Amino acid sequence: MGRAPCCDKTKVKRGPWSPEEDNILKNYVQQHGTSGSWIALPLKAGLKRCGKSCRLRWLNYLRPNIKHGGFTEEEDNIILTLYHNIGTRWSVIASQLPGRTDNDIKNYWNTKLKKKLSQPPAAAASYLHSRYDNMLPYFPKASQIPLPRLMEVPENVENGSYDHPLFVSNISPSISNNANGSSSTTTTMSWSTNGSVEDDAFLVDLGSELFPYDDHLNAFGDLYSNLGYNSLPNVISNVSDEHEQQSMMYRSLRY
DNA sequence: AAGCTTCACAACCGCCTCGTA
DNA sequence: TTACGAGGCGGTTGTGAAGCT
Repeated sequence: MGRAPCCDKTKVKRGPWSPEEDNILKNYVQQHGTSGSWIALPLKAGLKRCGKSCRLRWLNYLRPNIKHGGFTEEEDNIILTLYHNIGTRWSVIASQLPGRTDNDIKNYWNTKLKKKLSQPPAAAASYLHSRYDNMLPYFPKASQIPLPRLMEVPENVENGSYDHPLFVSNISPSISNNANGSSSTTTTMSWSTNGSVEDDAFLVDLGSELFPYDDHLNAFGDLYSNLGYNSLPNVISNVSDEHEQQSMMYRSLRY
């Protein structure tokens, strides 16, 4: 026996919303809010709709500051990167894109981005490089993974005496060939709190924010260019901790 | 112009989570 | 601790518009 439906579907209207229904719902929510119950709202507002349908209509279409269509390159970047990191958690992805809804992003992914990324490797690479040369690593706010940030070496730092920054001791990429002929690059970055300024280590500041913004990303780009790489990594795939030295793995775009 | 196919996106379905009694 | 209901979410479907033959 299945779960009881949230409303009597024989007594509620279904399908597309009319402008009149939109007005009723919009006016009611703006004046009274949801009163803590979407289920009870249609009755109070005078709508012959399921409460869930009202909630969805409001969240995805009627609430203020909703944006539809016209995704920017930056939004593409964020969606692609987060999808790579966390999969189909559309609500989390939407939380990083002001004005966008999970439904909108899901539709956009299913109709546009997914198709572009399923193109043959050469075409996909061309598309990615043309669109995402400035791809930046975004991560969900809930992530516990700190992002390293380059900083100037304070004068008083001597062999790890400074307790907050870390010393990057190694960045090593490795390329693996996939069965379908494409390849992927995995880069491991290692650091410790006991580095030395003199031994060509890089000093990074973990900072306190969990969500990286431009300053983090620019700094990380600097770090990479200093090492002779010309593309930014975009995915943190693993974090390990062994012998006081930590490693973070980044995987570059498939190409 | 008509019929068919593809695309875009709104809306629904049903499962899962969480708060509360 | 358990049961229940509402909200949240991701997957899927329905439908109108646009494009193609």
